[in-house]
Amino acid sequence: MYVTIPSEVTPQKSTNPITDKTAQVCETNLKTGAYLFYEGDPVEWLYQVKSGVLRLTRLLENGRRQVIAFGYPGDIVGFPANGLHHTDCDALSGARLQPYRRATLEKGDGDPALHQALLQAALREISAMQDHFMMLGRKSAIEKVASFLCVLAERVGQNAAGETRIELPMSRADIADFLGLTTETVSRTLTQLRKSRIIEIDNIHTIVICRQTALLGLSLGDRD
Amino acid sequence: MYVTIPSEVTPQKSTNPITDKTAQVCETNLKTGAYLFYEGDPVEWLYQVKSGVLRLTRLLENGRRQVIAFGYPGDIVGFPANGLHHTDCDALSGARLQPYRRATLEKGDGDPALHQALLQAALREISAMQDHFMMLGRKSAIEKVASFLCVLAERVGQNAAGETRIELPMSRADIADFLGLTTETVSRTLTQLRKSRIIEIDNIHTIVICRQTALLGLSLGDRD
DNA sequence: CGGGTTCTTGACTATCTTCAACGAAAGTGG
DNA sequence: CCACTTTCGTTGAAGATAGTCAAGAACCCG
Repeated sequence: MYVTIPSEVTPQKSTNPITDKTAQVCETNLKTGAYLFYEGDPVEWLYQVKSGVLRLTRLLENGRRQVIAFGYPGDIVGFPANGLHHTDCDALSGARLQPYRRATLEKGDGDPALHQALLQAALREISAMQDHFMMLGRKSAIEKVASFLCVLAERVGQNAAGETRIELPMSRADIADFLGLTTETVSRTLTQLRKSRIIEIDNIHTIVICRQTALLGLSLGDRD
Repeated sequence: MYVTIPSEVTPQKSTNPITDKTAQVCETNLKTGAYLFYEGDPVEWLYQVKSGVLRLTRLLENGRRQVIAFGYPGDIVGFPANGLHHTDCDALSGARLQPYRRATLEKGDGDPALHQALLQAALREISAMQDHFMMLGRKSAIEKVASFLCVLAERVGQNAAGETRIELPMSRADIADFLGLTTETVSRTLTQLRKSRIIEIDNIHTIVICRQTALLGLSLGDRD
């Protein structure tokens, strides 16, 4: 999942239900904290997240880290580049995964429809990443955090009584490394949103969005 | 072209010579400043840059701009997402382009080898963009500018007498919007590199790298 | 319950942006 | 071809935003 520019125009549910016709053989399970693959591993499988949340990360030699993406249900992870994985991937919460052979993407072996679907997923990935460029390069801390919450709300928010509740299985450090901030700034920004009565912090990993419109405004750069 | 983390390990020349066997019919020419496509246009063709430099940009409603990538010879631009272009694309200098039908990428019509090549290009694109995330999210101004110059030097630098000369067909504003900085910061950073005798600014659009190793060090975050 | 981690908050600092001015380069029209 | 205009690049000063360092609070896990 990338943080795209949230908009009222709900984009096509990215929970693209890849050919359910395909026999759902071998589903894979991944426990919290377990790694699915590491940077540099040869790619054998791609995975569609069925449940749970994955984390894709990359390390810079000096210890700096970038969270490349979070893998939410519907997302496909593990696209190869020159046959290799180029991120680490582990589970933030226990996950069920549907594996697809790398050859299905690259050669179209056997299942042309699935080949199609995986290819389209890769192309959508490119577009989503471009959105994230805007985020990293051109948004302020509050815009980043507001965008992040908006996108999560749209994708996995639970609506109730005009409020949207979202679970954050990742740490503040993960959010920071995803948005190009520090944990302190993420924390302060959330506090600021809480004090403006735009969100409530139910517990560290549960946030309630009280004023979605205000949050959307902030994410787009309207002055407070 | 994305600014990846430069390294001594020369990555496989990304000037991937897509099947020269393919009859090089209809090459397209694009004059300086002319647009190849706009965001939202339906995609009919992908293009491989043969010569010249393209600029891919995206606009945020409030006028903020992100340069998504520069298209250098060897690069392929125009990958569709849901059939549409998601950036504007124009030429920074007169360019020759080899067009490929969108269907060749998406359906493999006619030429399976070409389908393969385009698919692999898309996958490499994903990886390159992930590198750029590190850049935008986790690097300081000087690291960004140094990385940018290093990558350009490696890809299109002209070596002579231990010095590398690079042409910058783009404006300072373009560089800034690519790196997530302001024009002033780019300008100041270049001046700083010049005063440290790491580069010379021959003229506004020509830079000579005098101390490549020092520049590489800066790009990786070594303290001056 | 206790120890370690994660999160929050504060004070201070650095980096980068903003605003402004000026010079250089490039485009335009006589 | 030259004067004029406009754009682009550089530089300075001031300010804002986010980072760093440090301490305490909340949370988690055995």
